[in-house]
Amino acid sequence: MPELPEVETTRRGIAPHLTGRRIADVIIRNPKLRWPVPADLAERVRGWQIQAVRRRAKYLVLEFDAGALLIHLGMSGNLRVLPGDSPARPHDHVDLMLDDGRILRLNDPRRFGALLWTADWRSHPLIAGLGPEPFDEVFTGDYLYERAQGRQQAVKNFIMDARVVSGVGNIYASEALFRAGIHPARAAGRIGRERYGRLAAAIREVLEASIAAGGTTLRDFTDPSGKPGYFVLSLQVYGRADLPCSRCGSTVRQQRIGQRSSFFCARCQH
DNA sequence: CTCTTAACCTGGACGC
DNA sequence: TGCGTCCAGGTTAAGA
Repeated sequence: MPELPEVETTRRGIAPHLTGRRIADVIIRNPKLRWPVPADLAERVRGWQIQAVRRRAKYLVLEFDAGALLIHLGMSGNLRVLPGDSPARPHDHVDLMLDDGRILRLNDPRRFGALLWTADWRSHPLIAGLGPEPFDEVFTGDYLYERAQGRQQAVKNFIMDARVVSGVGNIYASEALFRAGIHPARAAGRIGRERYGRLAAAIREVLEASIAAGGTTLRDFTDPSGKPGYFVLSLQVYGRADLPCSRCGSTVRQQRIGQRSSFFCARCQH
C-alpha cells in the first residue's frame, strides 16, 4: 500500500492525536509481522509520553524520551485513530491505548509491516543506511548522477533503492520517470546530468502533489480517519496499460522490470 | 560493491 | 459455486 505520500498522509493524520499523549497500555493480538513485535513492548512504553511523530523514508517514528517506536506499513498496513471501545476486526494486530481513551490501531493483512522498539532510532540498522529524503536539499540531479556512475542497473530500480533515495516506491517511480521522459529500463549509468536534474525534480513534484491529494488509494489505503487518497486520479502511467498516453496519445505499455510491474510510454520516454 | 532472485503473507480478480 | 492461477503499494537475505 504505502509509499512516501501515503506514509506522510498517515503521519499528518495521527500526529495531532498522538503528540503529548501518554501510552496507557498496549494490546498485541498477533506479534508475527515482518519481525516479531517485542513481547515486552507494553512495559517499555506504558506511561511514557509521545514527544513527536516523525517520518523517515517509509518509516513512522513515535518518539519518547526513553526511545522510539518504529512503524513500517509494508504493503498492506494501515493506522487508524479510533474510540477505545472499537471492536477489533481481522488483521487488527496491535493497539496502542492512549491516555485519552482512544487507540492507535495497526491493521495489516499481509503482515509485511513492522513495529519495533529502539533506544536510538537514528542509528537503528534499518534507518542508518537510508539515502536522503527526496525533499532534502542534498537530493539533487548531481547527487543522482554521481551515484549512478558505473551502474548498469535499470534506472527504475536505481531510484527505488532506499540507499540511493528514500521513499520512492513502485507507483511514483513509474510516474516520475514518465514526467522526466526517461525510459525505466535505461541503465542508470547511461543518463546525463541534465536528465537527472529533471528526474530529481520530477520525483519531488510527484511526491509533493500526491501528499497534497492525500496519497494514492488503489485498493485499500485510507488515512487515519478512514478517508481514501485522490492522487489515483492524477496518475499518468501507473495502472494505465493499453490506455492512451496523456501526452502523445500512444499506448501506455506495461513491462516487468526487476520483478515489479512498470508502466511507461515508449514514445515519450527514452 | 553490484545486481538478481526468492521469500515473507493474505486476499481479490479472473478463467474454467 | 468452487478451485487454481496470477497479481498487489515493500524490503531484506542470500547468492552469483
